Amino acid sequence: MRIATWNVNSVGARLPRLLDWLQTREPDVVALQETKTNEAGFPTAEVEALGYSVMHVGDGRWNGVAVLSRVGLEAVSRQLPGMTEPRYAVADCGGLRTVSVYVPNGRSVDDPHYAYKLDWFDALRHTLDDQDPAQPLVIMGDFNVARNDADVWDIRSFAGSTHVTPPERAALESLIDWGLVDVTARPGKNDRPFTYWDYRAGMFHKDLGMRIDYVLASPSVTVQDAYVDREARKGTGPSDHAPIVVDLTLPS
DNA sequence: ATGTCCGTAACCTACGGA
Repeated sequence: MRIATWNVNSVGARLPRLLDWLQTREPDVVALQETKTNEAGFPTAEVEALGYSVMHVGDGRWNGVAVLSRVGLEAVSRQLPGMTEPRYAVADCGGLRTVSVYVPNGRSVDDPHYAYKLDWFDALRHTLDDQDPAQPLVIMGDFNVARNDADVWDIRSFAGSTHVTPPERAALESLIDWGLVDVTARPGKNDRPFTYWDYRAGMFHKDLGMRIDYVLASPSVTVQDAYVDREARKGTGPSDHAPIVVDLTLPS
């Protein structure tokens, strides 16, 4: 099974590239984030025409997540308990419980949105309280946290910034500590498996990026291969995030 | 290293958010 996660930064603006990418990469299950549209605005017909079932939640503004699957899709949850924003969608896809998450950005450490981000993480962690560790599960998406100093281009540039603070990292770590594996992408042309580069200042071309998107997999998922699809960040009209593509096998 | 891009609301440009 091939799975992928991608923050598309508007599924409307990204539609031609998304459809091309689905056809060339042929993932079985896809988690999308930051669709920036509502139910009516999601390009369901275009995606279904490529053989995918679609689950999407969004209110049309700065959030929205989806799960696409061509190996069956049964919706499990559309809302993270206690949180109203559409940043969480869960579906069972061909034996794999698939969670698409778009963790709040946090904005700045003195902003209420930062506390909201930590609360959101806490709520996400609590969903694992009832989770069977033996069930094949992936939680993937934009976590808006760089797990280690090496996951940003220069940690000195992040003094006082969100995405690298100990509380944020502890929140991400608590998910992993439950028993999930941080699926590591193989090195590409560059050693650092960044998934996000700011649009500004030629950051992508200088490879000044951040690893803030993750695939977290439960132990019964066997990973065959994983890579950051940098090609999707190149050319005309890319998202500011690149997808992570993972080939895996599930227990029979 | 705040230099771009996105959607919105309202217009032919400014703004919030990332």
